[in-house]
Amino acid sequence: MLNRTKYQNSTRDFVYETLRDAIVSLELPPGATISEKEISEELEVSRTPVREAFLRLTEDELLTVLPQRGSYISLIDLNHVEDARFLREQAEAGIIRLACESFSHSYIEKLEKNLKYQKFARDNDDENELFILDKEFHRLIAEGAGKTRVWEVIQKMDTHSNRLRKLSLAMKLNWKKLVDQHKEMVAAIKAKNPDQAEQLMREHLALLIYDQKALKESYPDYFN
Amino acid sequence: MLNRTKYQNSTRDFVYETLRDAIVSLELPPGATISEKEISEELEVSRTPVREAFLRLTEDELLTVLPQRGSYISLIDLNHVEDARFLREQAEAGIIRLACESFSHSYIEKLEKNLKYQKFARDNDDENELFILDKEFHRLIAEGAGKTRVWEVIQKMDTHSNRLRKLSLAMKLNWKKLVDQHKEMVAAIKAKNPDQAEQLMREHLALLIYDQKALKESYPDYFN
DNA sequence: TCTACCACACTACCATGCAAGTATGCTAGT
DNA sequence: ACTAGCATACTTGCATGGTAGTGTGGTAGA
Repeated sequence: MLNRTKYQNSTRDFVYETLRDAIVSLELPPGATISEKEISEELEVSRTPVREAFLRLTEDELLTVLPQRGSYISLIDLNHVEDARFLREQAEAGIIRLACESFSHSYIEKLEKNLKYQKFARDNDDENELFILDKEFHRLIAEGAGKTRVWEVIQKMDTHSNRLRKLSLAMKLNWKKLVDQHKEMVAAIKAKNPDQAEQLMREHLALLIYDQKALKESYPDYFN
Repeated sequence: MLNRTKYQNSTRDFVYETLRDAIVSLELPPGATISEKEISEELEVSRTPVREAFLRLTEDELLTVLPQRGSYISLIDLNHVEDARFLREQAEAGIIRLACESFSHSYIEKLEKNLKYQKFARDNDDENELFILDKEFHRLIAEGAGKTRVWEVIQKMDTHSNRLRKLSLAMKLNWKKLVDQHKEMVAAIKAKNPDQAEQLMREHLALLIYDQKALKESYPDYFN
């Protein structure tokens, strides 16, 4: 677990972020039981901020609390994953249409710079870096279209998918296609062609429908 | 304020729902200051569940907490309102397309029954009932399309708009058009015409861009 | 009269104790 | 040996006291 001093923020945020990262990274796997007391001792804080972090995690549907019985890391619900993906597809389809209308030159440049790094990371099989660049790519489009807040809301819903993504080792196979799609999207935005841009975005996000069946068979305890 | 005994749930939920209703109904107006102690005394509970309710309200962006200084009801941010409307438009556009593919006969019947009541309420100038029926209409489409959860997420983001709606007395003028649009949407779903249905939904939700400028001038203290 | 400073009254944050419900394992009775 | 029941050790929910930071009003000094 991380050290508290890294955070200038409240103890509550420290506990929340620590647990959230541990859950999304599967360090705390779905189904694992944790208690307020246990965490408060591990992180050397009192039960109050832990309890408040638990509440937020419950709202994020990352933690399930059974009163007077115990708490456990929520199992991955593939229906929730698909709902989040669906909402993300609708939102980003609308956002990229806006981008075709309103994108400034400086954001085009930012996207192209990001693309260069994506290609470099792809050629070096640097999956972690590609994951970060992919996230940044989508964030840039939203920011350039003036919809940063919408993107953040979507991100928050997407934590379940992030756990699934972590589980998926087969992702690597998609990276080439993914970078190519990004490239085409930038071209569509530059050409101010909203129909094509939307189409590309929808196809792109459909890729996120991983081989869920196989994952569920490999890790049956992680799903419900 | 409501009586606690109405709730079988936790004290925390009682406080949260009580405050949430008070905020959305503008009983607690934007900018009003409240404190944990004050609310705990009014509702006759301890500070802990109040504090936990405050946390949830902060996540909903209905409450702003300044550590060691105080808390106040968040001002209405028109940018947030538009972001929520935008996301809702994208989501419901996608949902109604799904509805055109997958709607069962029983849901068509539910929509038509709802429509009848809408017409009745409109002819009787019953705005409150129309508000409820409108909400139910959209919920039914989402439910019939298998996207109930997506609809609920959107609803949660929509609290800012709800406050604005409460403020808007001019809404009545739109009711006739609104019911007509609903009627056309049902027809498009029955005809399984997704393009037309989506178009109708987008026009419909664009109506929610109220006369914000006038409202902001009438209630300058409520906005930021 | 004006200003600098300090005491005080507030706030939210965190620590901790108690209450109430639940699961579990041991013991006593058959 | 087996089972019913109780003591006990958990859990989270709620109450409350202390802490540290912030704003304010009054007072003392110029």
